[in-house]
Order: sequence, then structure tokens, then C-alpha cells
Amino acid sequence: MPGMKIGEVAGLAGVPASTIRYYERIDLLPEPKRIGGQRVYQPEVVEDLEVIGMAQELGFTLDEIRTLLNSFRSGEGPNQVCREMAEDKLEELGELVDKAIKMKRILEHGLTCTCTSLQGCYVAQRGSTS
Amino acid sequence: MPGMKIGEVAGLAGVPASTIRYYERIDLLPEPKRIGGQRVYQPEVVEDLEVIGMAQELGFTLDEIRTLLNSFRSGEGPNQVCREMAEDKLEELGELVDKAIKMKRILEHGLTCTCTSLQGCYVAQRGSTS
DNA sequence: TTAGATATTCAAGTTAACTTTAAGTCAAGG
DNA sequence: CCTTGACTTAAAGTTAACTTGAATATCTAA
Repeated sequence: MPGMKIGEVAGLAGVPASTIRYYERIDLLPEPKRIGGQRVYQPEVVEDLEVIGMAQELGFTLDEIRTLLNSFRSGEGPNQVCREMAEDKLEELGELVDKAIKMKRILEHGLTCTCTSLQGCYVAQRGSTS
Repeated sequence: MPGMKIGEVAGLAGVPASTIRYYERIDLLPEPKRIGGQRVYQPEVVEDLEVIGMAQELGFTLDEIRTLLNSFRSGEGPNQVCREMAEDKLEELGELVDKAIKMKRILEHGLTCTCTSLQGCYVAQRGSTS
């Protein structure tokens, strides 16, 4: 039962097979074993793809994601480079959450107000919770 | 005193002047008035640029940002298209915050654990707050 | 008034992250 | 065996968002 072809993995993870091959080419995913030249995957790869997708949405580049994943996979625990990256990213994530909340306020207000400019709009700028 | 040249705006907003011209070309920023052929800006443009930057970090495309900004600027309040976009985006922002929190947990844990795979790591996956 | 910084346009170049295409090869059903 | 659909590679094409270059103009300070 374990051992899926690329099409099945693609279906489960919600990405095209071409993307999976691309990730392998840029060393974001390890080369899977092959049967008759075709890639055969274990179910974990689906979770890898989900983590990659999540990280991307949060603004990590594929380069950064590779560093993080490789550090995880290396078996020697996170190294210094990875540690620093993670710390930096944690800070960025904190700021991201703040910005998301600010932007939510602007959008929520945009749904109801009739200001003619963002600048002139007290609520959007100052964040009254109206 | 009001009336800044492009270089000053660029300095204040922390973007290159070429980006400001680019935003104007794609109708993300309105054409400013000119003196002797050179662009002259009012201070509000700096806040516009900050909003654009913030929105970009949150995953909005410049196309989406244009729609939102134009709706704000139109003076007729948000229209239907904008309203729907804002509602969709609000939902996405909610999800983004959830993911950011999940990712924070993974990274925080990555700083201390020695798991050899993301899959095998109970804490990263299940989110013990340890 | 003249040097040097800063501005202008337009077109072409860049980078990340895919996607598509061409030309095949493999696996399963009839 | 033959067809069909999913797989293979390598290389070229695509899109968003800028960035750079070249040639020219204008502003500003000595």
C-alpha cells in the first residue's frame, strides 16, 4: 500500500506533478526511489509539501525553506545557520501578525466607510475598533 | 514646504525612485503634478507607499492592491467588487494568522529539538506548547 | 555660469517560482 | 500486441514585480 506515484501525491497535496519534479530538481525534496524509472513516494512527502506550501504563504523563499528542511532532515539537529534563520523568521512572523491585524482593521472599515482617501480616514489609520 | 521630489519620497518610504515610477505606470499611484517636468508629491504618498508595502507582505498582489486603493480613492465608497475582495481577504488574513502561529511553533521547537524528520516530530506536528 | 546631483523616458534585463513543450517510455486493460 | 493514460527528461516559456541602462533634461550650490 505505501508507494504512490507522482500523480497520486500531486492529487493529495493539491499541487501539479510538475511542481513536485521541480522541487526535487532544486533539492527541496529528496530524490525518491524509482521503479521502472518512475518515482515512488512514501506518504510523508505529502506533509512535506504541506509544510512547504504553508511556509511559502508566510513569505519564506524556497531557498530558505530548503535550508530549514535540510537542517531538520540532517539528523544532527538544527545548526547555527538554521538557528539564526529561525530566530529572524520568528521575529518577522510576529511583525506579520501585527500587520495582518492592522490590515484586517483597514479592510473591515473599508466595508462600511465612505472616506475618499485612506489618509483622510481616521478609523483606518488610527484603528478605532468602532 | 509641501511638495517633495521623487528622491525625497523614496528616502522616506524606503523604496527606490524607480519603484515609485513603476507604481505610477501601472496605475497604482496617481500621476502627481509636475514642476518643470519633474514630479512633485504631497506627503500622503508616503503613507500610500507604506500601505502598499504592508499589503504586499500580507500576500496581496499589486493588482489587488490597485483595486482596493482605487475603490478607496473613488470617493463613492467601496463598490461591490471591492467589498467582495475585502471579505475574501479578511478570511485569508484569518487563515494567515493561524498559519503564522503554527509556523512559529514549528520554528520555536526547531531551535531546541533533535528530531531527524518533520514527520517524526510529535511537537512540531501536534503543537505541544512546551 | 557651470559642475554635479538628481530628474526624465523608454526599452530591455533580472529573479523567483513555476509551467509548458517536445519527444519519448512504462503499465494496465482488451 | 496495441492502445491509452500517466510517467520520463531537458530546455524553453511565463508571470509578477521590479531594476537597469542609455541618452537627455533640469535643478542647485559655489
